[in-house]
Amino acid sequence: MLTERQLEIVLSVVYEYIQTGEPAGSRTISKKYLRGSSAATIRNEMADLEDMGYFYQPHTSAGRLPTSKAYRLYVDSIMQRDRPAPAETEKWKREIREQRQGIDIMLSYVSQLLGKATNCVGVAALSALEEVEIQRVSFVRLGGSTVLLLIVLEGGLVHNANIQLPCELSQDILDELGRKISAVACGHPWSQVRDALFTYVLDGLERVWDTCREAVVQIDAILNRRSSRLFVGGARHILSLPDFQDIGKFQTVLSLLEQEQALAEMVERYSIKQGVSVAIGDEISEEMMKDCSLVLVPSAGYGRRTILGLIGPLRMDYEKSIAILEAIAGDLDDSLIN
Amino acid sequence: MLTERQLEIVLSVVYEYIQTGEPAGSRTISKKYLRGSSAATIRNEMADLEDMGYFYQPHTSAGRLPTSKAYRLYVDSIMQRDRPAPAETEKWKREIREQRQGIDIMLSYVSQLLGKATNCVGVAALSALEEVEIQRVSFVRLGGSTVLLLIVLEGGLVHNANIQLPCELSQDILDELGRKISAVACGHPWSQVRDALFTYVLDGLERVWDTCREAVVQIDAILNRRSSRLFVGGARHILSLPDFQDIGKFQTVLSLLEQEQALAEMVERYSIKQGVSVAIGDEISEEMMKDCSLVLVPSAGYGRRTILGLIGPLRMDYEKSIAILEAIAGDLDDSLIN
DNA sequence: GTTAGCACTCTCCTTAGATGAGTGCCAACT
DNA sequence: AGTTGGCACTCATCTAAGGAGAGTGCTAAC
Repeated sequence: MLTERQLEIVLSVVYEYIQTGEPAGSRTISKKYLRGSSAATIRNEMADLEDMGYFYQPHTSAGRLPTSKAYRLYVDSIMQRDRPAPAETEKWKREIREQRQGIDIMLSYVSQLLGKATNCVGVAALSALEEVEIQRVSFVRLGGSTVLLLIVLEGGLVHNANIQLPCELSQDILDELGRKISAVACGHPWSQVRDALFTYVLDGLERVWDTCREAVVQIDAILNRRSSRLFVGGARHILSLPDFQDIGKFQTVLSLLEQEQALAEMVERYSIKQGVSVAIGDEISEEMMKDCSLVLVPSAGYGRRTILGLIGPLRMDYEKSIAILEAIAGDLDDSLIN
Repeated sequence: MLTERQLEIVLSVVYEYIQTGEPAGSRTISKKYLRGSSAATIRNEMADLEDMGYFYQPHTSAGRLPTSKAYRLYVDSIMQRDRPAPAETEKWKREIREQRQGIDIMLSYVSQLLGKATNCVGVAALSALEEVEIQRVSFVRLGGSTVLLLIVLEGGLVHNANIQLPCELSQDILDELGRKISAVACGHPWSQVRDALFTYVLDGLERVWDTCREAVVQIDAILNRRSSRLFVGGARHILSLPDFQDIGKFQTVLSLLEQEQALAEMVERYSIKQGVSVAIGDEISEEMMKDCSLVLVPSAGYGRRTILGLIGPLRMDYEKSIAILEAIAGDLDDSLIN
């Protein structure tokens, strides 16, 4: 549907705009990218391409700006090519390896690193935690009928929540309860043991069956409610970009960044099983992202539940960003397996 | 050293600037605040006050802007007065009470609430955690010699970190170790039991004494390294303020907000034992805060270790902000004691 | 010590003209 | 039919100039 030349023009306009930040005119494209065709020819093609929805003009006498349809073409063409790993890969790997104090600290660090390296907002998410193996469940009495529920997942990710049980239990009974649940759940993801535990009669705890059942209900609630964890880092970097000099645009993005839940859902929705996925501007259902692109890559770390991502301007340097994202995702794999 | 009238002028200029955001001129002050004196008189006084360091002029023919010295006077005068509790207090209390899932969730919510209510950045910090009573210490084997250390503090605040022990221990021995340490530490703050545990010989664990000792060292390291926890919320709000239309200023603040450690130290440094403390612009040693004020109030919740705060522009509405901050700090006290 | 008056300064807004990048279209060329 | 050069036209951006307005500093009189 697009001729070879038209495709070249679209890619050139996107590339030129990403590089310079200025709308690209027919003359520029003719001189810098398609020496064989004159500006007038390019001009005619560009008018056609505008009709086809690849470009738009901020005003009549300006050059063309790419629409998300054009970015899509550009990104797809990039994805075909091989990307050389960035030179800093080894350095990053070393730095990440130093963050050994725990998954959360490491992912928080990674999100910041991503932000710094790409001048975008870095995101690191753990998703579908109900699919991660459970390491231990325990309960700590806080006072009254309030109990702290601790769920340790494989790799040392800790979930905790204060819950209310229908009656007061002593710490001994709570320990017993924790042991029994752990015995069943340990080594399996919650989704597998969930049903078993709901019907499981806890030997020796028949007296407090109601309360035990409530505890299981609460575990389920927590793993469903907060089945992902999200880290965002380096929002300051995109403020330097010309694209976000408009305060309103940045405010929109910042509002989204402050909604952990919405962000986590978005990340999960647009990531794919394997490899890099890119969602561009109005391809994203979140209205707030209409001036941004979202680049995501799952990393093999943490039972394949880690997703790294970038949120940046439409005209981000996709090639560089994707290369960096892939490199850091690779570093993370190694670190988390350890 | 300041005459009654000079004081009035300083306070009027600050007040006027806070309300309008425009530099205040002698005529305005004369007409709106000091009807008894003519503009010319005010003008003379203002020139003196400028020499004394209370005002400065953005340019010769503009009105006067308050320096931090003037804001200081204004804030001090406000602190004398009674502040009526905001009408929303009850509503906030109810909303906070709904966040029962844990301390972290509650404080995160409170920081966002603070931000929304005041149009500043809300901050909620837990400080000096080595002074909070320990509820339980336990260890979970993650694989190899990597162990997850879990410290539960009074009220359900969880610290966790992956640590490396010099040799591999079975989960049973780790449980034993956790039990023994808990037995000593439970009910006391770390600072009190720290020394005892360092010299304590753990009965029945003599074989692995080195490893046990290392575990204690790690607990100490964690409670020292991360002896505070910080939540920041609502940064988006200050973007609407005219004071932060200048992207550079906002970027400076955002950079600071993204440095949890530095922020936590600052909060601890400028908060006082009891009551509201206000640090204004260059009174704060952090260069990045030179265009901001920091308002802090300790709340009685969580063993008096909770500090709530606001980061906003120099010309924030101190009276309103402080009233809101105090009200929400009060709400929190009740909620955390429960 | 206080006040009115006045000259002066400096920002901000508006207007107008010049500049330049880029387009759309037409006629001529291959 | 596709391509090209030429040309009129549009529109944002830049600059300069003039006027309005706010506010000051200073002086002389009260």
